[in-house]
Amino acid sequence: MNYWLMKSEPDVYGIDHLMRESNKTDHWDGVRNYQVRNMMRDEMKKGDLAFFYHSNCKPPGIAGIVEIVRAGYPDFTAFDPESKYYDPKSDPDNPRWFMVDVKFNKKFKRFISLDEIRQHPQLREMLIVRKGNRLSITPVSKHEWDTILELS
DNA sequence: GCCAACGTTGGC
DNA sequence: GCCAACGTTGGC
Repeated sequence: MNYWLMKSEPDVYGIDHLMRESNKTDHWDGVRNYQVRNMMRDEMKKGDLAFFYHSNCKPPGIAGIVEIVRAGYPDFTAFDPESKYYDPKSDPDNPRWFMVDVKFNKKFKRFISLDEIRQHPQLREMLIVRKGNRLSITPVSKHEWDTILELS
C-alpha cells in the first residue's frame, strides 16, 4: 500500500467537488505529464491513499484524503476532440495517457497549509516543499503521512 | 500579475 | 542528439 499527494486547483476542482460527486467518486483526468502518467499507470494501486492538495490558491495546502478505487486505465478524455484534454497523438489502441479513480475519504477538520508543512521539522523531505517540483502527483512516505495525520 | 523552474518541441 | 524557443505550473 502506497501513499500519494495529488494536486488540484480548488477553483477548478477541489475536495468539495469530489464530495458532491455521485458515490463521492470521480476519475482523475487530464494529466499530461509523462512522469505522473507513469506513476498512475504503473504504481498507483486500488486501496492506496492520497492527500488532496489544493494548489494555486491562498493558502495552498492539504485539504483531506482520497482513496484510489481504480488503478491506472486509459484517460478517455484524450480521445475526445471536444475535451480540453484532447490529444490526437493518443491512440485508443495504444493510449498515451492514463488516469485513476479516486473516492472521497475525509476532509480535514483543519487545513494543513504549505507554510505549516514547510516549517515542520519532520516534513522537510516532502517533495511538495522542494523548490521547482511541479509534478501534480508525488509519492509520500509513511512517516510523512503519519506526521500530517497527527497535525490534522 | 510576475517569474523561476521546469518540460516539450522542433530545427539543425 | 543538441539546445533555443516556447508553454506550463504554481508559489508569491
